[in-house]
Amino acid sequence: MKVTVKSLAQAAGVSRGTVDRVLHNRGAVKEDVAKRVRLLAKELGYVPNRAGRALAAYKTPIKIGALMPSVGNAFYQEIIQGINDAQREFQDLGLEVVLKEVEGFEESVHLEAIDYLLKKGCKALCLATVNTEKVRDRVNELYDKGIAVVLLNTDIENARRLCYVGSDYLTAGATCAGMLALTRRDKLNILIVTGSRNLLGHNLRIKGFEEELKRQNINYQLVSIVESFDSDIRAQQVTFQVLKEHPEINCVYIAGAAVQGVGAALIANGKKDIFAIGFDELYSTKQLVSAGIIKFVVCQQPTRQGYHAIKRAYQAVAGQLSESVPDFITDTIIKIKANLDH
Amino acid sequence: MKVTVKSLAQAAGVSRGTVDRVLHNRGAVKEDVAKRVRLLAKELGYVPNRAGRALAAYKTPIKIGALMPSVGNAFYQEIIQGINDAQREFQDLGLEVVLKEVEGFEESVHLEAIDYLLKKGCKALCLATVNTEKVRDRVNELYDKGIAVVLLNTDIENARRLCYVGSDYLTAGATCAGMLALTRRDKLNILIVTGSRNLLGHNLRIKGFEEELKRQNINYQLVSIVESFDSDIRAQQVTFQVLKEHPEINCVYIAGAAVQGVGAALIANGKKDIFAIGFDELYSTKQLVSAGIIKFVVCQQPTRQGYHAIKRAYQAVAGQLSESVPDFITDTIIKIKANLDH
DNA sequence: TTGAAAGCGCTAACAT
DNA sequence: ATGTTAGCGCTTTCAA
Repeated sequence: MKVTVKSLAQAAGVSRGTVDRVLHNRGAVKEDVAKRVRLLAKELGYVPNRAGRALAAYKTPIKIGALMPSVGNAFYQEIIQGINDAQREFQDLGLEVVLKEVEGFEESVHLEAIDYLLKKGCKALCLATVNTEKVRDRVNELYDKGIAVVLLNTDIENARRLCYVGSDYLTAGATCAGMLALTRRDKLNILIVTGSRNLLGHNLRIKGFEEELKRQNINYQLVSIVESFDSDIRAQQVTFQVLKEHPEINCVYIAGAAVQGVGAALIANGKKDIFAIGFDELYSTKQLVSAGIIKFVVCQQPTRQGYHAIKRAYQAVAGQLSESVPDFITDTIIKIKANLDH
Repeated sequence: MKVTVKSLAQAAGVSRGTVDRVLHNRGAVKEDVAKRVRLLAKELGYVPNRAGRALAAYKTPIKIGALMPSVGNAFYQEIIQGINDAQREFQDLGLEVVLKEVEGFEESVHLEAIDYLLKKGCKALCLATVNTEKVRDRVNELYDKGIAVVLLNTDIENARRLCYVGSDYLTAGATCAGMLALTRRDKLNILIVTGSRNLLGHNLRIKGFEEELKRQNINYQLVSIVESFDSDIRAQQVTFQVLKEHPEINCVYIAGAAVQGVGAALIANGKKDIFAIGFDELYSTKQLVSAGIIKFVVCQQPTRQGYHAIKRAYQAVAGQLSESVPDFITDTIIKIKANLDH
């Protein structure tokens, strides 16, 4: 038998309004009445009906805020694509998305953006933000206030949140190493080009990579690690320089963005037998894989990430979610020339 | 401005009841009135609201039928998992799924199952069925009757349908060849173990495989093709036999199911340097990849297939879909030891 | 052939 | 502090 607000009210001997107040902590209800309703709701297994909810709250939409450091960054456009998909799908269920795009990873900019979203009246937030102490504190604070926070694409260590939606960077790194194990028998002299040593995701990709190399007993040497700060120009310069200084390098592992810059350096360098690996299926990386400059990229389904982050946040606000929400980890997808999307 | 049945009715100068009758071809409406309403609906861009629809039709659920040849076949269980996910998600929007599980791929059994689903009152069908003439005719007939038909996991050539939801078998085959190109330099003597030469998917996997081998100028020879009929026992026997007769074989391409049987033959054979490739991430194939008997499997996200097939069918019945619905092609995912799910 | 009205589950505004 | 009511968009039934 289906449990509705009406039947719950009947069972508890109160009105529907009171049930609503109890279930959503709005308005004042005597504690013992509230307790009785809550108990009954749990016992009878009450689950709110989205259709009814959506219809009733049609003119007070569920506002969900999203923070993206997407300005001038093609990768985040893919996530935004997924956010838009979710918005379209759930709009007739009362969803409204407020998207705040910022440039870069500066802490103060991100904190300001969060404030902006809250001021806009968002009931839940999807954040692709930085792993710093102040941001973590802010997130914890929001969480304690009852605002559902979904961390998107990059997690924050030890933050209280609804869930994380994104890739498993450790596995992604390990997968690159596993592919090397499958394809190469000779000794590997590796250059790592990372985005920034301060970015959690990049570091995990390196950690997973090295762990798997060791686990599989690969004969390798780490020649150098350089930072590109996700700038293509810098990546090209620094990569070109190191390749010249170390002609023994036969493998380049690009842990961050700026794949295109590294590709340019590889082309300029001209050596044919360098095995290069990178991440993410952007226009530029697809070109490089197609041309054989990079042998494969490991991808993380950014569009699905955006879509599911919004969906989770919506479900949380709509009361569809149970106590503990598992993280949503996207697949670690190896793209070689043959299975690249066109 | 949002277009509702009410506003449409107002604009057309008729009652809401009449608009409903026109939009759903129920009851009789004078042709010129009907035409006016239809035109206006298109002009104003009317899209039915799921929430309202669900609420009103609460006791007449949208029944969607699913046909799965899943009896005794672990792979289809994954698809069913996705079907259940969709059912759970859309149940409070009025969805009800009728699942018909059958054994094997016999045409008459499948035709009977389709009849069963229709008799149950299904408004739309998701079919994982066989590519035969009679089934195609039946599907075409249903489609013309206005029943939304989603072909799931395997397409039917030249059938009229809402859309296909499943993997791109050609790309999947090509991906296996691409991985060989990446990993092997020596001459390949290949044994192909297919499920059945009558199954479209298996044939496409072989076609894509060979095309890509040629495209990449791989030095290879096709030693033999054998059929397992997706039986592990038969697969083991026939594979073991061929491997003994052809000790030069150094690559086994398993295009169908029965991966476990082939794995057993490889273990029994004992030769260490055979490079084996298969499809799909089942318990048995994961074991084989973990153990290194199979180097990788190419996967097709069966759970997503089940989920999206139901979702599409639901959306079609709920009137959310526009004229032409694109196919939903799942990713072609290479799973090596490092990115295998645990 | 068409119109009018009730009601699905929920929330917000109003009334007590 | 609690109850009552109207109405969201749609379908269905009853009435005309």
